[in-house]
Amino acid sequence: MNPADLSAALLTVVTAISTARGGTRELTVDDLLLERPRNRDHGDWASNIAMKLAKSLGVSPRELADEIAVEAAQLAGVASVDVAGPGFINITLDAAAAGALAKTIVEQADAYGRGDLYDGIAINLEFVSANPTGPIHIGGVRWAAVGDSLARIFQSQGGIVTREYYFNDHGAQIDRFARSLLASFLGEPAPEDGYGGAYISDIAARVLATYPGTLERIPRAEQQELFRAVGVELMFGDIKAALHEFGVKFDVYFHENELHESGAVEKAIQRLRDLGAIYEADGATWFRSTDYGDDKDRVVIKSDGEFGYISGDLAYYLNKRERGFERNFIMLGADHHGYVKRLMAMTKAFGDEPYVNLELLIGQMVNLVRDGEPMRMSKRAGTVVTLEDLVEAVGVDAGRYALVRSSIDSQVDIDLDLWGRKTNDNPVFYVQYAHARTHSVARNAEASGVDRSVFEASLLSDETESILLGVLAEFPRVVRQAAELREPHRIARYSEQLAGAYHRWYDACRVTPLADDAVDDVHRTRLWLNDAVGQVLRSSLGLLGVSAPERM
RNA sequence: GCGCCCGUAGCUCAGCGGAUAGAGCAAUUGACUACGGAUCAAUAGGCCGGGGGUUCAAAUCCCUCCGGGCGCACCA
Repeated sequence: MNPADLSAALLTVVTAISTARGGTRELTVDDLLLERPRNRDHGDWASNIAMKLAKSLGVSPRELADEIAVEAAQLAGVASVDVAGPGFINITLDAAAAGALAKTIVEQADAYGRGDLYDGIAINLEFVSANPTGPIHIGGVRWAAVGDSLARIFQSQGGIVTREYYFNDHGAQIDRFARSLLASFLGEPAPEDGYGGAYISDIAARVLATYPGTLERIPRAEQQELFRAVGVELMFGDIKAALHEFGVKFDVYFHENELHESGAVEKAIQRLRDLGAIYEADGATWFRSTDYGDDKDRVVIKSDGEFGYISGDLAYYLNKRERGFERNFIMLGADHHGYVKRLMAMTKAFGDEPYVNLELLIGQMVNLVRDGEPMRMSKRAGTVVTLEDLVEAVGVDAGRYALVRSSIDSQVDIDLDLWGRKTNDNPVFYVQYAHARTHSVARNAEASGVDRSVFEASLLSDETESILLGVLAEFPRVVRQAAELREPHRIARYSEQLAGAYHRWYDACRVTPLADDAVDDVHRTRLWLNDAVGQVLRSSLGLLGVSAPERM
């Protein structure tokens, strides 16, 4: 018996009672979502439906709850129903009904926890998208971890997901990068608006190595062009390699240049013009975005004839829509939150629905802390903290877990000293160890002659087993909620909760009999529960892109 | 001035309008001749930034004030 079954059964009970009392509102399973009471004395599942309906039915919550409780107690698998407090209906399942879940999970394996929220829907996730003018800084790394996890979560809800990296190779920043490389090569100081740091001289040296001996003889403009073309390729290769090492694989690397060369940008502007959303002023061409909710209008063609920044975004969005993506996500840092309104205005102007066809996710800043001090970063000074630095300091698993564990709405401090520890006080190990332990327990059990020939759910009657089963039952809903709210950190928190419940169960209940004892059905049945926990921990860590080792 | 995010235990952070607000770390005290002690048990630690409001019910929603971060270009 999982909570979805119970909700459905309860729905028929409550609907009948409501109708009999003259209720007119049509109820759905969403009205009957059950919650896990914090206090074990309040049963396995609790419903607040009586408090919600009482007023409209002209009856007191307690009275209504009592009436529902009587009927609910008759449902299959329900051991008892109590009414408590202002009108909570607390349901306790019998051990067999609750325990059956363990076998279900093992049999469903990877399918347990999947849902159909985004079945068959084409979803584009654009994230990282750091310009190839330097290594990926820590803000981009946050999205590498969170975006990839979100992709996995959407996939588990049936979504057809494309991970996309927008490669901005068309702007002035690339010119600055090229001039910085050239300056390094010529032994000049970095340009005022350029980039510094060891990686610049490194890239410059590598560019030089590709054209040995000839560089000095060509004109400066050609030198700069060479540094631009080769330097960007090298930098981009480094970025791809770092992401790959981090376990993030993009399906599409989209080049902004493509939009300009294909004329897509002109076409996008023309489309706005046809919609009457374009006007000329002060020698520039403007998108009247204020008509669609923006704070101010935006320049699409500057008075010098160059395209404004938003022009590329217009074309890029239309391109994604033409490629068939119904839902498009762009993940940006807190310093880009001002983009939300203008891009939503664009969405609306094109006849799409803001916040549905296009969503912007804004992640707050990440600070890395070392020796108790935040590490100050400056791109100009070259003191960026990069993806490679993070991986080197704490490893891929801890790095990803640390970044995905907190809500993107919160600024986070990541203590490299803490997360770098290969010891117990590192949260990722708590979960990974729990997974490794499920395998260790299974190995020992099998070696002691415990097999899976019997599953008798009613034998899972210990209190720690009841709690553990309750946590396992929540997994599908947690995944669905993580998808709906675009919040992968919920999976991480859940995995810690499950790991804790498992460790406590391990402490209380043996799967392998003691030396002199015989193997019985309790051991066999517990082995199923052990395997079920291993499965769900593996699935959870999988959704986070963190490995689930069988031994540590 | 306007906008977005945050303010919860000593620290880093969870918390879907519900019951006695949680986890990890740090602190104190216990538990290995028993499946891995990378674990578990217990103790201690909170005007949920302040003040109003909505609600049967507010850490959660609304208003306001205070504090912090980040933005408000014909830059990208």
